[in-house]
Amino acid sequence: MMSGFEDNWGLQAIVGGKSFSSAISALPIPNSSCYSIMDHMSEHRDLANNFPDLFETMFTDDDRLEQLYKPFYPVVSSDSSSESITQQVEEKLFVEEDEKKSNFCPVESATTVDYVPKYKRRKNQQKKVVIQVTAEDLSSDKWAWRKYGQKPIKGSPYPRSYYRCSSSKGCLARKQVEQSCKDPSIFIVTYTAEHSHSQPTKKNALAGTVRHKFPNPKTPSKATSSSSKLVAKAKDSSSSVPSPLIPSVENVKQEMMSIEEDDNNIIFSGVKLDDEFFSGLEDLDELISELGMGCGSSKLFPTS
DNA sequence: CGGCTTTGACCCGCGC
DNA sequence: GCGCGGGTCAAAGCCG
Ligand SMILES: [Zn+2]
Repeated sequence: MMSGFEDNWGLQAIVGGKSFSSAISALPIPNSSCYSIMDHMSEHRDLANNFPDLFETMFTDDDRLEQLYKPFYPVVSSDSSSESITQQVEEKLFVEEDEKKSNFCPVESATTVDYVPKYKRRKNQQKKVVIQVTAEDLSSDKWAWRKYGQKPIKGSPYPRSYYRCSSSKGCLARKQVEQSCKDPSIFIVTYTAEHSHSQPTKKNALAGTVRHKFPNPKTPSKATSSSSKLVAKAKDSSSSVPSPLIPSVENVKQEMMSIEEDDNNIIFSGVKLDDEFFSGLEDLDELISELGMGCGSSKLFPTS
């Protein structure tokens, strides 16, 4: 507790970023005992998925991504003298394959609920991709995320937001957004897992919007316009009062490039067979549902 | 009316 | 064993 800011995010991140850059630039990795090209490919693929506009030039459809390895700076305006914006990418292969719901047996409603362990092992965290971006880049994320939590972080005045992919339930992709305590203009984004589906063709317009209008039933002597609006809205929606919404954070949604990457699947050696299979099923199901050709006989995937 | 945000409670790993 | 800190759940509210 006395070590209030021992975490010193900034320092750590910068150090990590430097090491990362050097490692990338010095490819092949000198001490590539643990890391492999495939791993870095996956990392970059994730990043490319998250920020396609930034990576589309780098990643076309070529498999030999290793040639393109170079320190990349997403937002860094070229004129920025200091490399304040660096990226740190670290991943940890998560070897242990726990049984999630991959072993989907025919769900018998009569049977007991199959208790799936909600809280999985968090010590050996899965693959994580940590990057540092600015607000503009933060809005350039093409995926649709749904916030499911927010907690204050020890040692940082800013809370950390937890997002989850809103495309499908089966997608395990997650995202954490935290504001750098040192530089408030920098956001530390942590991506965990990866999407088990392709980029959503229809971006959710609601995702990403920040609305901070806590209901606050008791108005504490600060008669704000929001409260009046709240009351009006809650009580009588018919009397729609033009609400003076506060231009706090506008989500700049740029048009999607609609880059239909051929999705050269990254096949890990043997692992993730079930997961891949599952994702395939899910994708197929999604496709079917989208096409609206859900044949009655296709009860193959009882995905509710 | 559906989906998203908000927010407190809950859970779990880990250090002491 | 207990407390802390981080990650997640789920009810309630908000918004298009
Ligand atoms: Zn997803």
